[in-house]
Amino acid sequence: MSHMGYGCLMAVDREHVLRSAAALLTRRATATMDEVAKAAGISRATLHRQFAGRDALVRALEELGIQECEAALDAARLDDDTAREAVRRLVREFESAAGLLGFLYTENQLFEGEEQNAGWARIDARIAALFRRGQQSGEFRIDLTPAWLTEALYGLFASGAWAVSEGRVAAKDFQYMIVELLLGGALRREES
Amino acid sequence: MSHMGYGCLMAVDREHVLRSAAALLTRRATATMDEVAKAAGISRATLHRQFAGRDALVRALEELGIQECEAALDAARLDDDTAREAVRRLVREFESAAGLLGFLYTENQLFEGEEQNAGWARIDARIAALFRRGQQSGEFRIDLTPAWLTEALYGLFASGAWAVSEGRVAAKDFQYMIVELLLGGALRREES
DNA sequence: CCCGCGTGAGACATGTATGTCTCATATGGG
DNA sequence: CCCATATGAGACATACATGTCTCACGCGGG
Repeated sequence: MSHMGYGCLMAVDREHVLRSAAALLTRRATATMDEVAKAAGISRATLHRQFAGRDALVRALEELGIQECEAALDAARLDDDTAREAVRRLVREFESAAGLLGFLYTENQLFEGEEQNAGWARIDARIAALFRRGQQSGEFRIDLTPAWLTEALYGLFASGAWAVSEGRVAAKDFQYMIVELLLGGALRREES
Repeated sequence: MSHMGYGCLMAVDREHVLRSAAALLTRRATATMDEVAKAAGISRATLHRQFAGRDALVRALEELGIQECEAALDAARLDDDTAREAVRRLVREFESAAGLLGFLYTENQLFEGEEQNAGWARIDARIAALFRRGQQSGEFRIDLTPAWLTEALYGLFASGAWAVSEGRVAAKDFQYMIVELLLGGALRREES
């Protein structure tokens, strides 16, 4: 009876394992597969049955991160309103994914050799397009390239998440600090 | 004749090894001790004679990074001029150290357990003091805390260095992009 | 010329994370 | 009630970086 594929009793749900792994690896990027398994409340054997290895797990987390980003981008409705309002929504929607993103961001530097997942290029393109729209509408400065503004946003997310986890910035100020610094730099001077 | 301590033939010079290691680890944070040795043009044995282990090497690199930062801070003369000019000088002086800083920044997250080197706190304090001076002089906004501005500067350095190494930003624009984005956010609106 | 010192090369042991396997168990469905 | 299936526990081999050691070589000084 292999026709069911999913349903049935299906003990561990992949989703929960991924969430636990994301939460743990966000804090300790070097956590062991054993620790990941414990964090998810399953045995290392079962973890390994679902993800062929640490590599596969990280790739799956990457997929998850990409999905969350694209969902956040959808929810932020980047084409509506003024560009700066869209940026605010973007930061708001991204906050919950900031931790995972930070992990993947540094983890990607270790994949150096291989080509990176095409999903990131799509996400980069959507965010860069938002900044470009803002430039064309006259809201944003044109001397800072959309590509750089995109990278800078990532960097601010990373340091923001880090600062919060270190207690140097209050969690409730996370969005405000990032948006205000980024927009203040991206908006033209004669801005409200 | 142990009274010389340094001079003599003293084959490998510690400085050169550190520089090579910094250059390599900046690109590939997971490089092997063997690769580090090869990059420095010495054998693993000799490398190990100078630095008791990978840990010791990273600590030494941390010391080097701290020294470079403090030298950059001195050279930037943070107390002179307007705060924004001081920030420009700061970014300029920091550029050459950006790669090493990026490596140490992510590496520090792995030390999570142990207390971090007091040097970083000193550096943080000096930079935060600059932002605070700018706030008190009325140049900078007061709704973004000095601590956050400091962290944000680190984040922008990291993403800037990364973007340059990935070819998304031209190396010659590195300083400009960072300074303009940061200052645009830190300066009050009615700014030149 | 000989000796000492630092180096390079490599063998060897170690620790650790990982991948793989087996087996007992429990749970749920037929 | 019995069986299938997935899980948990643990043993086991492997790969790899690391730490340690020995030994031969070369260079410079006495």
